Amino acid sequence: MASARKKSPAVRPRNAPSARPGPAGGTRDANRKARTRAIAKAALELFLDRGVEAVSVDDVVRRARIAKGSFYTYFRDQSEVVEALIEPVRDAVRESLDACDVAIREARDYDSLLGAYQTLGLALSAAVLANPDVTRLYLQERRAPDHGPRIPLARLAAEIDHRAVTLTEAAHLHGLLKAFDPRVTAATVVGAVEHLLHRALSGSDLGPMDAIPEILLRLVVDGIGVGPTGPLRTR
Amino acid sequence: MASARKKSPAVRPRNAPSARPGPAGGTRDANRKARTRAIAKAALELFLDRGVEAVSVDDVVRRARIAKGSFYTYFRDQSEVVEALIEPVRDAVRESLDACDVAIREARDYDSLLGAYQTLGLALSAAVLANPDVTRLYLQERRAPDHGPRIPLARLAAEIDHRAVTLTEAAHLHGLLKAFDPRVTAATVVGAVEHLLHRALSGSDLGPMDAIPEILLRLVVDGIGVGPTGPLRTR
DNA sequence: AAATATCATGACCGATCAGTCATGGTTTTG
DNA sequence: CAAAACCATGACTGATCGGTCATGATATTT
Repeated sequence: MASARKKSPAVRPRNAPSARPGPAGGTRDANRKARTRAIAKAALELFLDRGVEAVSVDDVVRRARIAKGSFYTYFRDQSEVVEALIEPVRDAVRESLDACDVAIREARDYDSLLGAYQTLGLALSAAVLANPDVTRLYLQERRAPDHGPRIPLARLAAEIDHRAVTLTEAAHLHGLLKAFDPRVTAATVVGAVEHLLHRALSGSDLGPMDAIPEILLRLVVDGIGVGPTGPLRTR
Repeated sequence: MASARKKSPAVRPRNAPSARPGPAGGTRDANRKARTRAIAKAALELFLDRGVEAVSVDDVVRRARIAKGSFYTYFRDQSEVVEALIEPVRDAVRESLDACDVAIREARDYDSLLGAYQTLGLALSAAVLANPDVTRLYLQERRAPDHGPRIPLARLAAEIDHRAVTLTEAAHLHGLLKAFDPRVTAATVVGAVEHLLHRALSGSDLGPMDAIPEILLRLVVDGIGVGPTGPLRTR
């Protein structure tokens, strides 16, 4: 009940004992989709409310109003539910980052670089807004040790941290940023953006929502030195 | 064994059935302290390795090599261990923030403000360096839902977020910062600092450690507009 | 040294855990 | 419509959970 209105997460059934019957519009197929979604939805709500590690399979099936055996028809264990939940968002994020990588690698001036960042920001915003609850889950569990059912989340966090460094290094090579260590710059920006996002998605009042991107952009631009005044402006 | 060399956490026994015998130098007193420290040490290591929610009391007593009953002699439950672990750090952080609050409230020019921030930075650094593992625990569990044994950590995180806003508002009132919403500015800075710190404490290579504070200071100063050029410089 | 208070210990309890499986109902296939 | 494949169900198992408690050992007090 704590969770607000939301789309059912987009997840798919997993096993195929020997080709499933009535693939397309069949009753079976519809039921499978419905159950998978019910499990994912119940799990996501519980994860957000108590944290992944505190949720048992019994909790999930109780909330989803299905039998325990059915859970194991669709998922091997809790970690596979987590995996299924984040998959679509992770894919979208990867594509956005790949595209930004290319754009930055090709950038030769300030405008191209800023454009690449803006495009990335837009693509990531779209992915986040399409899946706010999954994003909240990621932000909540982001620093989990990689043990147990939270392994997929920890791995995604590591991937994002790493890609952020790569991205910053690329911009750095062009001499478009201040001469700070890209690893530090990247961690700073990721930390700032994610914390802001987490608070916004968790219902903290941060003032007018539409002002946030602008403020954030200004902070980053002034802070790390993307700007027409050029890199290395040492005051 | 995952955890590096470290001080035993400073924690104290809790109950006092009717005044403890031989308070000062007694054998009893020494045993009590030793056991309490053993429990806290074992728990902290496990918490960092697997996450608080994934650690059972049995895990803790097995690692601390004590009987289960002894655990309950010193702690009511897991959440009290968490509470005991973070208490000293929380107290230090509170004092530093209180002092900074006063300093900022009294600041009337740029130098006083920057000095207040520098003093705060130093005090917090000292607290962190004195308790790196507890700090890692806080950063790791910072966004936990406030259910179960992680409640003290979630509350501390909320307190820090709130105090950061208060601090920023005070500086803001003096017109010493850019005209951004203090709630956004505060969340940005907290997010950046904490993420950087988490990565540093978790063993990520961020380049020369002693360069980080300088970079961070520059990012914050340029980003949020603390500086002799004055507030509201709208480019 | 005897009496007393404190304390460590691990067996024990009922609840809950993850995961399995025999049963019976339902959909698809031929 | 009959045979076959699929699948929902919830009882069941053995392990583990948080928490308690009777027992015996140890330190303190008198």
